[in-house]
Amino acid sequence: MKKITIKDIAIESGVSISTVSFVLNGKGEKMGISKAVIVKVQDVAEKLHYKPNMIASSLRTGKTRSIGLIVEDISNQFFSDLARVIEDEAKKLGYRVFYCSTGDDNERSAELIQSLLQANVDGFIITPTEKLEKSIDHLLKLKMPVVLIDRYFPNQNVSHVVMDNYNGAYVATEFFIKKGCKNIAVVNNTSEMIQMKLREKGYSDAMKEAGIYDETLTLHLDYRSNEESKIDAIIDFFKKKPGIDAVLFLANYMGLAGLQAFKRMGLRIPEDISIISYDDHYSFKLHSPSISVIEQPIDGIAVKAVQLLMDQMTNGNDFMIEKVLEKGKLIIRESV
Amino acid sequence: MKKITIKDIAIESGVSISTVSFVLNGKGEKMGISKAVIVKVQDVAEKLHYKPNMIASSLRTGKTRSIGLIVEDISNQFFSDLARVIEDEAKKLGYRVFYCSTGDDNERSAELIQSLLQANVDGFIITPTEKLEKSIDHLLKLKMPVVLIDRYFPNQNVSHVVMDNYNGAYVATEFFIKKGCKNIAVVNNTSEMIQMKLREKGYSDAMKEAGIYDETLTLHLDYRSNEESKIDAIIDFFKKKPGIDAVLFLANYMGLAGLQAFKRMGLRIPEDISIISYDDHYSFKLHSPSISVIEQPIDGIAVKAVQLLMDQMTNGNDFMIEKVLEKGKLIIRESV
DNA sequence: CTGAAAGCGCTTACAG
DNA sequence: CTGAAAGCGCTTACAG
Repeated sequence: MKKITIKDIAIESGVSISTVSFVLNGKGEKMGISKAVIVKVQDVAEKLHYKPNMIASSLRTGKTRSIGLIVEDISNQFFSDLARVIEDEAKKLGYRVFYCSTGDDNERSAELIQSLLQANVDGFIITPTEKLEKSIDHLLKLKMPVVLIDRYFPNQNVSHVVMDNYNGAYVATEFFIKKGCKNIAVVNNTSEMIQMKLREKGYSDAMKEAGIYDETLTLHLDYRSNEESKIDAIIDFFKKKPGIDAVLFLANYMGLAGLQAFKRMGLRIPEDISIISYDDHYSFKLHSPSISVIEQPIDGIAVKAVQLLMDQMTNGNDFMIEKVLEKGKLIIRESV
Repeated sequence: MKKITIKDIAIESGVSISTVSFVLNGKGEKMGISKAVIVKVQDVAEKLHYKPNMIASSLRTGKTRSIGLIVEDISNQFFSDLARVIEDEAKKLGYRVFYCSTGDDNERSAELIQSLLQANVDGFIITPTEKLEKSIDHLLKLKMPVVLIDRYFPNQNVSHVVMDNYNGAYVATEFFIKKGCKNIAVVNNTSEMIQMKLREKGYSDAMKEAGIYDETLTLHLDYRSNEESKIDAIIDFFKKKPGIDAVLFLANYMGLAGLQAFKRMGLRIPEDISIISYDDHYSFKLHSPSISVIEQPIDGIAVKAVQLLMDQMTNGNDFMIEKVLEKGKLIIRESV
């Protein structure tokens, strides 16, 4: 069960290994190799069950046909859905995807970039952490293809694909207001990242326009705290603010913590409190009552990100920086 | 920003590349290289920020320090948890993990094995599909290190690590009986795989011992059907059998479908029906009432599987076939 | 104690 | 139209 190499095919077909390589890479015609030889070589390759050794080819070309995908947390359904679509898209184009989670840890993120760099990935798709701007700059300096998703740095000139975070929160808040909610709270995390800031701004602008903005209705949860601490913080907050009749959660893990908090407090949804959360999740559909969400345009983001990355990888330096905004979608269920 | 190679280090340190290679691979002492040279080489490597090129080293050694992990469905929390622990364990030992999902599709599984083989992984951890026995045999013939998890083929001599499926279902059924349930149903899928058969046998043996086994209380769901069809099938079944007072779901996705079915039917848990499901899931904890489960010994399975695989990878043919059974744990919540 | 050299399996510029 | 040869960056058996 010896490994078949192009050398074996060359010997069997009675041609040189160069000819075999050209034929197998589809460059036969371009190199003016005769039809007969092309067919012969292909037949022999098939007969011997030849499988190209990607490692050897990578060593020679410096390309691995792989892309590195860095997300915040692959066990969060939003990111795992994103990863799945990206992987499918990449596979269509003959690329493999390596994925890893940052856990929102800057140091870990920088390390992951290093190790993917060392694995010789051909390009990066990254959901950056707060202080990753410098590491991204480093990639740009190396002329590495990079596309950011979900978030970006306003002052850095890199292609990115994100949802329209401002709009999603604005529309959801507006929906609460139309339904007659008066004391609408928002639960955000302590991150300084642009996507969270924009979501919060979408909320506060909608509230201000309705003339009912109250800054004490905003709760910021520490991202790094565990779920129990988040639940406790939410319970604390809502006990101090009994008048709240609606709440917008700016990410699914906060919404999930919120549901547990309300369960413990005995609050009924939507009678006592209305809920909308960012990012859909299986538990939101299953919950009684089911929870309304702002669904991310996951397919749109994934497909566009891969496309932009491919442009960079194939066109070398000759590509444009593109900044793409995909619209989210408010899905109304029973929680409002 | 040129790539640093061992050649650069050799020149800078004034020694040969062989010496550099020995030192960097920790074989300096063994090869009798002087302390002074070792230190010198290490310093230079550090100074130049040398990063070994894994591709070149793989081509030469035939090893990639990577393992292929094939699971049924990485978006199922049981498998993603398993994957995370396996990845952590492997990383500790300097191994990378490539993972992929079979979707319980035999052909796809066989393809995945082929493509991982082509990626030159050093070993496999696999949750096999029904007809994968031959592909596994093929790996064994190639002397590829293989460990199966979650399930196995009774007549095939391969190391595997699985939970004690029989015991988990037996204990859960016994628990229902002790609680006074009389008409206890079980929901399984149509798979012929050993782990599902054993779970069902655990249930039926417990029922028989209590003298209350009734074969019409068993429902088999088509694995390949989508969630809606599963929900419909469950509703159908329970409408025809109104006397059922408890149900054991033999995998989390069936339990989740069951919860949606009962929600639509207006059945109250546990007043109208008691529930226990295999495999814990976030939604089971969040659900009102929270759902009792048979938790898989995920850490135990993952750690043991990696350990067995490492034994095979390092000891060549000199390893033992090990068949390991890890006990699950019945977690009582509010649904019984 | 250390170095020169072969070779892993490919790709591709060059020669004819 | 096709082949001989260099080289990607390593590892390691061999020689001294």
